[in-house]
Amino acid sequence: MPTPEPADVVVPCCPPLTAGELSEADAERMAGMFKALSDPVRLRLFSRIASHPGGEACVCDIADVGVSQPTVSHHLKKLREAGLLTSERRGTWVYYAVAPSVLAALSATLAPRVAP
Amino acid sequence: MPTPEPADVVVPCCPPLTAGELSEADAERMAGMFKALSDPVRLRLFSRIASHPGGEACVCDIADVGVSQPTVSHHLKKLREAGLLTSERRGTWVYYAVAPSVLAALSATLAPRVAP
DNA sequence: ACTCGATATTGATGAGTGTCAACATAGACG
DNA sequence: CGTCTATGTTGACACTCATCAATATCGAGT
Repeated sequence: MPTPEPADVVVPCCPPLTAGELSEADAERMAGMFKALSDPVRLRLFSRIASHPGGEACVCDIADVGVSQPTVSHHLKKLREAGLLTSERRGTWVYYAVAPSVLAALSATLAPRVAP
Repeated sequence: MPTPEPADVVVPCCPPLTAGELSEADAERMAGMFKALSDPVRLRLFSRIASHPGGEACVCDIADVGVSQPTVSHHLKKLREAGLLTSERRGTWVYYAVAPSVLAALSATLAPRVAP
């Protein structure tokens, strides 16, 4: 039976870009993640969450990025759908957190070759 | 006087996403790079170049990705304009190469926090 | 139950983007 | 010089996306 590892597993998303030809499926998956990070507002929201203690923050703490409230909600949804954030409602407020291991996976994907 | 380091310097592009609030300018710059990587065709072109010996490849060697030749040219231009690739004409053929240190910079930007 | 504050959803709109066919440019080679 | 091959550019079109106003939902208090 497969071991149900809960949270700290690097997603088998994508091989390093320098490792060889990317399959069409991998390219599609990676492009989705990069697309989620390809907007300045989303990057600022993400960095605010990632730099908060515990890698989590209430929407009310990060929402002042210069766009309207629906737009903030829209961007957070995109980041969540891309697998970069998770959200949890606690009473009145909703907390977004950086999805575990996603940063490591993306970072590894972009890691340069060690030996040419 | 500033030391003119030629090739192996990490571009002062952007701080790690987990380091703190991203400035608007940094967010804009990073978003541009991620946007360049947010297309499956561009990712496949980039990975083909990055995985070639020397991190460089002739267009003729990577052009068969399922889209027309003008589209390939268009995507390579985008990658070049984003600072991810460099191009050089050698006789009949044009060679694209991974821009030095860009991969390291982006990878470092996505690096997870070491100590929460 | 009613209200209020926080967040999400809907619908509309303008800007941006991926794609291709047609054409242009640039070396190489006869 | 003319032709052939490799690559870039232009213009057009369909499609996606970021944004906002308006509205909905959801908890908490009163």
